[in-house]
Amino acid sequence: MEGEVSQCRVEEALGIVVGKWKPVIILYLLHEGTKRFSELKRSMPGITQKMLTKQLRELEEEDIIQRVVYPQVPPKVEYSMTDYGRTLSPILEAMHEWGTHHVLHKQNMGIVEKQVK
Amino acid sequence: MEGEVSQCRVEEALGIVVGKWKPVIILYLLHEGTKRFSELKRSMPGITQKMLTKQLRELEEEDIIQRVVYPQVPPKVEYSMTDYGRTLSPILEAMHEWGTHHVLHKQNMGIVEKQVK
DNA sequence: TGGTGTAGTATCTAAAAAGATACTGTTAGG
DNA sequence: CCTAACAGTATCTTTTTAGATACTACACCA
Repeated sequence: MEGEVSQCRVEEALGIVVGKWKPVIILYLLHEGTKRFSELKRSMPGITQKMLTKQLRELEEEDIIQRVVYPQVPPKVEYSMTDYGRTLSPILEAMHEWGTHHVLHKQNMGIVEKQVK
Repeated sequence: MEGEVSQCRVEEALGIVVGKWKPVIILYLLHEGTKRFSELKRSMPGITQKMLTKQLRELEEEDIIQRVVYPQVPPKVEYSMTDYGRTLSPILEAMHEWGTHHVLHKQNMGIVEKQVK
């Protein structure tokens, strides 16, 4: 009742999307559809297999992505967004857009500082 | 050109909003307007002064919040959102709303699992 | 027979984020 | 003179996150 911040559900959404790789994975699957493990890995230079596996497992756990294993050798595993996962799209796109503006905003602030000095 | 994820600006927005306390601070200032340090601290039970100071400085650095010092004793320092900071509002609100649904979604998945077992 | 591609594990290490605790200076009030 | 309120700093430790590296099984191909 008295100015206390409670029941902040931002963390719920944030927890799913944060990390160096999760937003990249989600945006990639949103835009490119179904992809297999090796394709994901190739599209993210710098990520280790361990990291990729971990991120994918966590997203699967939260019902954001779907993992389909084909029982064949060499193995084939496909990943795609769930319908539920796709509901994250507006948030991700909004952040992407805001981020793009923010880069410019920081540049402008830099110029202003220099002029004032 | 070939399925590589580049120029992902989500991180820019994410970097500003992540952390255990930043979303709480931002939503509080968005909803309650100008607040002083002690009011912020009181509204966030569990945060240490060091943490609060650090988060506020980082948000100020990014031009999300404004810090006004009144030269008096005992000191008085007021924090409020900048116009620019307020542009984060739709993202935060969207995440809050999504998070609220997500809590329910997880509950439903839990029930389904139990029924299947 | 040896190498390649696939989708991973298993260990260990480094770096980043968060938390605990103690400390500062100033002034008003009792 | 002692204490509380305010808005912080300064150190130190713990926890979390990320990265490096090496390893697995199996089939196909030359």
